[in-house]
Amino acid sequence: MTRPPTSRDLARLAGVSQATVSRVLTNNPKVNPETRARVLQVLKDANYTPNALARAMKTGRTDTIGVFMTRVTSPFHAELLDEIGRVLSSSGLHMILWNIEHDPEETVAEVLQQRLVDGFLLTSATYDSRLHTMAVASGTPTVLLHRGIDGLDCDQVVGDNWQGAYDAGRYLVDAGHTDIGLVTLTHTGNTSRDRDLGFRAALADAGVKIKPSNVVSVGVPHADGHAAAKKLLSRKKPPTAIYTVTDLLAFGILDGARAVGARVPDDVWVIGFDNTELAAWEAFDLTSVEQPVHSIVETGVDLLRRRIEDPERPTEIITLPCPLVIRGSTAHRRV
Amino acid sequence: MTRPPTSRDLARLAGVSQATVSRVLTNNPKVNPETRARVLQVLKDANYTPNALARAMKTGRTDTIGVFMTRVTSPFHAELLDEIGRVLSSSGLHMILWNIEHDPEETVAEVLQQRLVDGFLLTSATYDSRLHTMAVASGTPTVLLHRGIDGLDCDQVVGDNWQGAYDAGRYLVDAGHTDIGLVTLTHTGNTSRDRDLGFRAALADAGVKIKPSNVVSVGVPHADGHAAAKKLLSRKKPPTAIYTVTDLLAFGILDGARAVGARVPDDVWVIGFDNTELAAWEAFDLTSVEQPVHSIVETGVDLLRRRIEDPERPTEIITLPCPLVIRGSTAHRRV
DNA sequence: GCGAGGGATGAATACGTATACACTTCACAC
DNA sequence: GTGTGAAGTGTATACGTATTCATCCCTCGC
Repeated sequence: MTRPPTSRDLARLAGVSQATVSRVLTNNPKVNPETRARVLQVLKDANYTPNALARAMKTGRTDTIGVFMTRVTSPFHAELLDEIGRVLSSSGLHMILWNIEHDPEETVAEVLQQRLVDGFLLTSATYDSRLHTMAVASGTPTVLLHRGIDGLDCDQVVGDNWQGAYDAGRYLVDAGHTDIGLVTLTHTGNTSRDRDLGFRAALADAGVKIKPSNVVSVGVPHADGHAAAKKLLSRKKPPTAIYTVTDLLAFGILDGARAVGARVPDDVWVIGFDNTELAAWEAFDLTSVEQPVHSIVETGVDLLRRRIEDPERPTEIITLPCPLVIRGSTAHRRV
Repeated sequence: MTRPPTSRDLARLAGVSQATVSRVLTNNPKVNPETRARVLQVLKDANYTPNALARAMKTGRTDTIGVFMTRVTSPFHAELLDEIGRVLSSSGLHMILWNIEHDPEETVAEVLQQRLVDGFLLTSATYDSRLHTMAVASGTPTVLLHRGIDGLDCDQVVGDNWQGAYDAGRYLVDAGHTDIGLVTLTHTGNTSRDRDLGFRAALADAGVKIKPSNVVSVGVPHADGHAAAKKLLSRKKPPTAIYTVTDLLAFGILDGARAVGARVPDDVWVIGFDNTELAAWEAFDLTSVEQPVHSIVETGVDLLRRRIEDPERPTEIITLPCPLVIRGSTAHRRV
């Protein structure tokens, strides 16, 4: 195990200066074609790869993007991460992944200053997180994906949660439902808030009231959806439909319905949000509002690259449509 | 947006040399307590963080680990990744994540030489992948997690797949099953091979034969399990139990059973492998052989750190037990 | 009073690359 | 024949840190 060869070693081998080797590496046009060919041959023979650290130190660019996520085990987040990996990779960028649940805030603060990455993708914006303010304040190019923050001067790419939720509500109302359950998240961010408000707006526009007892506020996990469904469905006169703000909660609700013996969709319709891969499994067969993960990530990475290119460009907030995907958990017309 | 302060700037501010600042940063004992205190105060006031690149270039250590994975959307892999993130973070290490499906092999080869990371965690060993040979040959400390490669001189931490599979087979046989289906992966690695062989061994030891028509070889996705179940269960005399080598396939099998109207466990028992979080959801309630994700990752990272410390230490291959977790997909004694 | 020695600090250098600058060579126009 | 410019190349330097080496001061023992 010997130290890998440097550009200087190779320069000696090729009979040129280190500067010329570097020029070849950076595709500098000011180099004689013959020289270039000779150097390239030597590089190839030696199986040489430039030291990324030294290069980054000199150029100030690491070709690496920092990604902050939470709960990778949540199906939607896993899909988001997978897509981020795909898009970054196809852009020739590496990804450093941080989990804001595991990493203490001081670590995060350090990272922001270390110039270890060219930019950040933040996917877990919450009101109470100082991460985003810190990231923007640090001056490092930053894009918010999937979850935005109102009034933050920062590029953002989000689904149109409000409209998607509205469509879901409208769909239930049009099908004749009037006794509707809403399992919502204790609001910590834009996303779940809009998924809540949009739904309520659709019902209000149609003149359908939501009984306060039909609204359950829960946490993120599957088990919380399960508990909420049990609570709603074990009442004497349970709601005929339940809408919730994430697929994960919807899966919990389906499980809870199963537990209390309620049939879906005969006894109760269920609608989720995200349209994760699991939603299409027969075990769930879940009607869900789709989040355009692919477009969100494509657009977001594009935005980030443009901002790295030109830090002074005006911020953009891009909203992408979230269409309702109908499956068996609501597939039948209501009698 | 101004350039972040350097140790030299801070040295000037504190009235000392850059060398002294560096000594404070590295906890070098050869510095006067008073000086140290003064420097620390200045560092704190300036909110200074050392440039990670420069430090890495000098020390040759990046405090970053490269992780290679596939299919993050697969529940088990997501759990593995989550755990890796947790353990690395608590060790003060960063993680660069590569997806070997997205990243072309040449990228991988470059990465191996760039000294961008102190070591590698490989989680997706397959026979045909050159990645592992390359990684080991590159001399960078490397540990294989979850999937091993026979005869590769490299630290490895794997579950005892053979024994886990054996126990699953034994459990079915003991319950009186004699007509048993096996949904297995087209073998591309150690893991699925042992999960297959161990199971067959248990049946053989008990004198139970597996009909060739009861063995289905499939690919990784959920849909493949679904198709396999349909194939097995729509026969005139379907098997009374199906064992498969991953939870993901088991979920597909449960869905397929549902599709053809077979009741679990009344008509058919189902056993998976990995014991992912989803297995405990009521929708599946799946009996599954547990992979000790937490221990695997803890042990693996520990091994990796020790190898980074001392590259000459002898290679270790550590095998951890995989206990069978019994749930509703098999919970009842067979009549 | 003087040398030895330890403790604390600064000056200088190296990590491996990219690039500004200087220099040489050659072709060409006057 | 001299001057001009372009094309290639080499020299030197900088990125920000860690670390070796040299220096200085102070204490202590004689």
